Amino acid sequence: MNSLLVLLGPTGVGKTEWSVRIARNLQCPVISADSRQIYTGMGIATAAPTAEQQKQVPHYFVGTLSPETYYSASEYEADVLALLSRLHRQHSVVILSGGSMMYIDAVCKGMDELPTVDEELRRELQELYHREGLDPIRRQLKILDPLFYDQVDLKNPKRVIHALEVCLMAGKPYSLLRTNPGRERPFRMVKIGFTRDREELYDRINRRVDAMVEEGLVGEARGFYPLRHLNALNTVGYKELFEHFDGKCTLEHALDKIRQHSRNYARKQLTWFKRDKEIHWINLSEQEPHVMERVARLLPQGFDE
RNA sequence: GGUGCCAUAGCUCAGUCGGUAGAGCAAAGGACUGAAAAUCCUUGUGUCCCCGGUUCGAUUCCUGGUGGCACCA
Repeated sequence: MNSLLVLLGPTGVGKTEWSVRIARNLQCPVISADSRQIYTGMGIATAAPTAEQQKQVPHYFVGTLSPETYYSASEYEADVLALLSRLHRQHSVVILSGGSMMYIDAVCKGMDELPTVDEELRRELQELYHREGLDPIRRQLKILDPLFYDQVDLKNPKRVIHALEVCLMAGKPYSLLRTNPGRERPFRMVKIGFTRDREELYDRINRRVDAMVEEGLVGEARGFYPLRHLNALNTVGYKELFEHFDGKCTLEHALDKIRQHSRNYARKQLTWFKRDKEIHWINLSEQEPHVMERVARLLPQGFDE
């Protein structure tokens, strides 16, 4: 049976570097599981695999999508599964590497089939929300889907609004569509999580921001400034610099915020990954993490060939 | 050198008419199924600068010290 080797971990831990090394060892391609590296022109802020790295190993879903295109975890799931069925004909092992929690789960566990929300409805509800707040939306949801109303975080606008959107699009309660599929996949999955001691991880994140600035982060952000309203640009590394361009803070303050928000993001990723009991963790802060040996033990078939 | 003001959570500060204290930010923990680098929730014990005095009791009042700021020389 074919395998998917999932390499995950918090931002700044060293996933990209290790996935390239492992991919070269296994002679296999890498699929990026990163909701921002997927967009064109965002290479510096997202620390995407470099041209050099991509020359060594074929990468997918890096810099291939216009920031103006609507995209979602569910579309990612479908796109990756289609790609995988092709790649697995040539490669018994394919690597999925990234830190976007929901994108990884979409591929590994699957998402429920929900209707696509049309733009007009989304706009209408946004307007209602901005005009009258969340209350009228909560009230409608309570009527259309009392079950989900009792479960949802009623203070979280995105959740509440989306639930109502789905109810209205589907013509039935959102909760009926949430069957939590846990889909069977036609390949074996092995998950390896990279981590580091907290202090070291944060230190790497802080220093990486300086490296990004040297590579031209500010210019990259400047180029996206006219598009700052797009969801794709609601990204750590840009949104803070947009504030600076708006004249709301100094450059140094913006860079401090980028460091801070990157650290917060890393912590959030660790929180999410913590509850996934399938992950085999490797702490790269250890003297001898024995990465290749451990990969080989978890995935014997990859090294047989 | 003199005078005045200040010293409380990692930071900025509030407060206790004397009964050992609380906001914002930071930080930590958590949630998460079609926007997810998004969005949202929870969590505040700290020699209240140090020595002494008054008091049943001092972070609070008083003497002295130390440090900072301002003004005057």
